[in-house]
Amino acid sequence: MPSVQLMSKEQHGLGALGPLVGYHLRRASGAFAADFAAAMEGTEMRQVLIGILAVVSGSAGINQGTVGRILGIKRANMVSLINELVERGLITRDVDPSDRRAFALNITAAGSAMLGECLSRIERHERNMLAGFTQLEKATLLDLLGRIEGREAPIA
Amino acid sequence: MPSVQLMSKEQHGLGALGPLVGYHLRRASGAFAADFAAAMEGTEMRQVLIGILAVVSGSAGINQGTVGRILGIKRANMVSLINELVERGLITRDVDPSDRRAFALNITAAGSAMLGECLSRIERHERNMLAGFTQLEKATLLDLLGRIEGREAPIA
DNA sequence: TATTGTTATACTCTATAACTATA
DNA sequence: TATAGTTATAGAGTATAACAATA
Repeated sequence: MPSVQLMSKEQHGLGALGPLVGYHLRRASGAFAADFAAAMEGTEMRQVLIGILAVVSGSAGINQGTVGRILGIKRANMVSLINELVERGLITRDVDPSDRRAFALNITAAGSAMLGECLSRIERHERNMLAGFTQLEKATLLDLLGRIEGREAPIA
Repeated sequence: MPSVQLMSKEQHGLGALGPLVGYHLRRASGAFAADFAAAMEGTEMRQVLIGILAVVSGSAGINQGTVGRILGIKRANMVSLINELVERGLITRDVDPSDRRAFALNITAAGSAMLGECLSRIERHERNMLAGFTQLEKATLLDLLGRIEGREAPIA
């Protein structure tokens, strides 16, 4: 007689998708993204923009390309994102004196305030999405996800 | 002296993003998606198309809208996806005699063959992405992701 | 009146290729 | 020659609103 075992529960109509980690990763990520967007309503901020703001905030004077590499954003796609943040007065972009090809990014006071507001909303959003999770479960999830992220291809 | 404890390890330059589940979910999902796309090279198949094929394969005669609801795809976006699969001869679309507004979908022999080929590639892709994961870890991940998916807003 | 599918449309994210200016 | 940033462009995913046919 089998003891308690882990069953790959066949979900409602998913067929062969049921046991696929990739599929559930996609759906869970989508669910998070939708709730995230709702939580940011009125700020005109999106996931990527907040990501950039957080990285720049943590590393004053960091280069545009470095930010992209950290966040997995391609050089070409960084341009308009940085433009957006500069135009909104949330970061500054100055020629890096030590390498005149590069830009040094810094967060402004308005940017810090915006980041603070967003992080506070994100805190609620994460509590919301992870309701019922123990601290251990959350830490386990972060660990497992971290091990998957490592497989990502390098950014061009 | 503290015993072994779970640290929210500060990753390389991520700043405030480090401890956010949503951020890591996004990155892990992206890593999976990139490897998935590479694994499907030559099949001209994408995640969504395979999802639809898998659902239709598991429920012969299912309606277009029902498939969308199961997979979290909006009605409006289903149209061109179904067109694509019909035009490629992978599924058939016939008026449902019991509800003449609806379409009954069925997988064709070519569709079954394609689905089989894709699932076999996906199996390798998942093994690849989850290398180093124990069965228990994989099952834990599926469980945790499943609990998050539940929070998703209903499809319009 | 509600639902199925459709069309049209728009925004974001992601990707590639070719360019410039510096190194 | 390699790298930082730019421009242009294209594909895919996702969203809303308005419509026709049927229930």
